[in-house]
Amino acid sequence: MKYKLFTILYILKMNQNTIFYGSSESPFGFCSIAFSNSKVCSLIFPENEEEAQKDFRRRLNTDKLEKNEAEAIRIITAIFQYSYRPELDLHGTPFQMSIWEALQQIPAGKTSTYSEIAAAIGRPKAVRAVGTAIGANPVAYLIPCHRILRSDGGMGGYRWGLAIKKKLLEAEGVKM
DNA sequence: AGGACAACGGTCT
DNA sequence: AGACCGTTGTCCT
Repeated sequence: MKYKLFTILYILKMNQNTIFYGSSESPFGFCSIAFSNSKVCSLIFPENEEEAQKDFRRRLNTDKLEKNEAEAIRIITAIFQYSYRPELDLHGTPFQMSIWEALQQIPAGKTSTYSEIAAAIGRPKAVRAVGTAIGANPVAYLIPCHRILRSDGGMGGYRWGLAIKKKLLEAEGVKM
């Protein structure tokens, strides 16, 4: 009986594996990532580490968050210097998942629009909601939400500031 | 070209 | 139920 209880607690603890995080400079500014079992849960461009921690805690809905700066720097460097594509660990509503999926189909250097994405997932009228779902993209850069522009040619928004969006697009040779 | 505005749909509180 | 939004098409000046 006692044994059973401990097994269950152990399994629960293992099931909620801890998420590690850390930050480093990147070609596009200060960058933080959260990862678990070598899968990347989130990549963001916050102001500082404190904002990163808050964002991760809320977004990933966990209190098991531990700093691992060395590994974070290693992953960030690999991503930006050697275009390493880590596996992603994504969680979202079906609507969000389908949109994040669609975003990943857009090759570097190409752009799309909020309404095109809406059409692509079969909800042509959900344009506004597509905007918010794109804004909720947990993995910036790797899931290229920066490649989405307004249909009138405008920049649209960017969760981490338009300056970074612009930088990302310029680096891909997109002209605006 | 650019501003105001209503309609839209998913998500959060 | 209501408010919030990384939008868009339309109707103006």
